[in-house]
Amino acid sequence: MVDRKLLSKGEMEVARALWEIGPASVREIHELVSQDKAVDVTTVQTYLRRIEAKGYAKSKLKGRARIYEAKTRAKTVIRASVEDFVDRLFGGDTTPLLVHLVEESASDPERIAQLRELVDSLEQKQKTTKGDPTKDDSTGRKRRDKS
Amino acid sequence: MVDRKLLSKGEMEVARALWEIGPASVREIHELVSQDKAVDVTTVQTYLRRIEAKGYAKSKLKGRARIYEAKTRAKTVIRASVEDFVDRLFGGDTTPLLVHLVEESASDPERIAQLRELVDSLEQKQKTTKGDPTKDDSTGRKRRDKS
DNA sequence: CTACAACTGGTACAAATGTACCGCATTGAA
DNA sequence: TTCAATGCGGTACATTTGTACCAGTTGTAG
Repeated sequence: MVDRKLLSKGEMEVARALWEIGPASVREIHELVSQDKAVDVTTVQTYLRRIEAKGYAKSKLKGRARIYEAKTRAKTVIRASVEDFVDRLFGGDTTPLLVHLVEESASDPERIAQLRELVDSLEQKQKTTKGDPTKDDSTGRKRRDKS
Repeated sequence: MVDRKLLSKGEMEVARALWEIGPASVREIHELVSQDKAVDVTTVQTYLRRIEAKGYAKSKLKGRARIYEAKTRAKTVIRASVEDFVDRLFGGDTTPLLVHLVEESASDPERIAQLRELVDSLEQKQKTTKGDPTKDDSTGRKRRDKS
């Protein structure tokens, strides 16, 4: 199931917490999420159920508490989300987003430096390595197609 | 109303078409959108109505046809969307997204070059100009707050 | 003058989302 | 043993979103 349904915004926030703390109970996850925004614990529970239903997490009862655990790496989910986002907003071309982000940090010298560093290391890697080391399914992103 | 409700995914696609062709009738916009995905003209109409309701477009009857026109620049909407997206996915820090995007293009030399160019020009601008010329409300992005 | 084609505005409606209450079981404490 | 706290599963429900049908109006070709 590579193509499961994407996580919604709210689900995503809970998923982030899940990735952050690793296997945890609803309560623990709720505590983490709560640091950012007030939300009922049962709401978090619902999100966790939906996240699991969508196949991004699994859970098992450990004693009386149900422990949730991410099933998909953040990276993978993020890639899919970004791709979807870019599709909607820029018709699939990531360039505008990249440019946008870079421009946003235009006024922050530190950021620019950081960026330069990133690009540098990329060029480096490009020179030394052939196949990119991120393995996984790095499709070069082609074009929309999921109706 | 700086803080109007964000556009949904579907609305966004229609909005993009609207920005692209400028003031146009439902039919024209529909034609453009249709190039990318099959959707009924009335669906597009509904989206346009909702986009207008959310304050991102205005329309006026011109003869028997209603002409829709964007009221907000793409840039502004994009900024808000990206911000929201980054909030959800990375807790407000754009760095991970930037890194992600850059890494995604790691295997594409052209892209890297392009990126380098971008960074270069940025450094340049940074050296010469003081206040960034994008004016508008370039908030440094603080934190969520729209419940 | 008439039939059609082009448009509009109203309305519909299922699915997804955001958010949460409630009752029941378990368990530690009194 | 009884009670309160804790956690779960079920269920609810208003909105938002995606998608579209339909009926009414009007310009236009005959």
